[in-house]
Amino acid sequence: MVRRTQAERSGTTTAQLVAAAEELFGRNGYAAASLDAVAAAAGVTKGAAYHHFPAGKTALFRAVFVRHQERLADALAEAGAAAPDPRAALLAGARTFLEHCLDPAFRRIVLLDGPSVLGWEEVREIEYGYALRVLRAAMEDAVRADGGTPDTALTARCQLVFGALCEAGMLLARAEDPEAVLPVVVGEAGRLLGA
Amino acid sequence: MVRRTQAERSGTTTAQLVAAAEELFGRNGYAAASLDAVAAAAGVTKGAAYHHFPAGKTALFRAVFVRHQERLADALAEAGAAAPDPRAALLAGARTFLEHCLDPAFRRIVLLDGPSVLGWEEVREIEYGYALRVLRAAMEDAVRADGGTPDTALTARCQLVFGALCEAGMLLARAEDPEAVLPVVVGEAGRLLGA
DNA sequence: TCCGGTTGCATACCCTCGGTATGGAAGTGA
DNA sequence: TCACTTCCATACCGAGGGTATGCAACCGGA
Repeated sequence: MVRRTQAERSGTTTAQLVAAAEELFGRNGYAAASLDAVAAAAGVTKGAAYHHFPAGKTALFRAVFVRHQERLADALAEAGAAAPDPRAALLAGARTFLEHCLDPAFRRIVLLDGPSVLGWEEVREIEYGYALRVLRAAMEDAVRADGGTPDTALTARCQLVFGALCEAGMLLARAEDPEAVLPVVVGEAGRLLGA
Repeated sequence: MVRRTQAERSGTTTAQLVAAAEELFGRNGYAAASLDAVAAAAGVTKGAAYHHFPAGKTALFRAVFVRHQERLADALAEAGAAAPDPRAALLAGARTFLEHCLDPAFRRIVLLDGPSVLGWEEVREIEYGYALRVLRAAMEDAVRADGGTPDTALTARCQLVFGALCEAGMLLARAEDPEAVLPVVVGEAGRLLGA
């Protein structure tokens, strides 16, 4: 191995750590995956994990959670940009979110373990920087396109819609044929968005 | 202590166990409360806990979860029966649910830890026997009162509304003055129910 | 190029906690 | 009274999160 800079060493190990954590947390859940197992899967030991994530296991989980949010927000922004009008953008975003929910790892991390491990408050705070920000902006656009003016209750409404979408995602995953049920759920979501 | 029958001994200890578990799980969450602590708070030891709940800690949590559901379902039924018409019953039920969400222990057990500990599937299965059953019946009544006929999508719609209500409950708790925000959230929930 | 200081990480250890095994006391039916 | 079951405490085990220590790899200046 050639001489590597500290930033390189640190960067690769943290990346491997987060990747391994995403894999194990996503597969069996937060509680079932031990830190030793995550570190071993990353090719290091627990010492390295605590060096880069002094706050411990929850900090590692938080990094994984943020990673999922980043990918989701990117996909949402892309879907919204491709839509012809604000209302279509909303529906496309809902569909994109539900498609992400088809991934068991996404559901485990974002919908199931997230609130329990990080607390509801922190989870929503993080999401306000990613998916929820996109959703809120899309709803504002839709309201303006309908000739209305965004009011203070819009934030609450945005959040309720988000809750419904999360539930829809879980419902979708429970179905025996998710692909077939997706249009139905998207339709119901669209009905809710007509408020 | 006079001579007590086995059923009495068993009944009192399980009741104390569940009561202590409800207290500790509700206060600090499932992971933070150890089984030893719960048993000690109930005045017994871990041996008694495993005797009455062979499946261990999760079984005890499940009992606490079901207890909360029973109380909630009772309150919902009561609120619905007192309402003049199906639509008012729906709104009253939503309000009742949100009032329950003002209790931090309820939020921890039912909304936060429940899905993570028991799994989303089992949680919703239990809730279908309590709160979700009441909600669904109320929505059917409301649809019929509007001259419509309940269709297959009603189950999905019921679930989406429930998701929105859960999110509303958390949102409500986060507010600095929950009592003042309650009407606003109830109004938004009513808007969603108008679908 | 050398060399104190810092960073990256492994090894060894402690402690809490969920779960199991065992023994004995309290109740039960005959 | 006496076998038998139920109830529950005590003692123990292993896994896992977190900490302490020590060494090797980098860094920055003389």
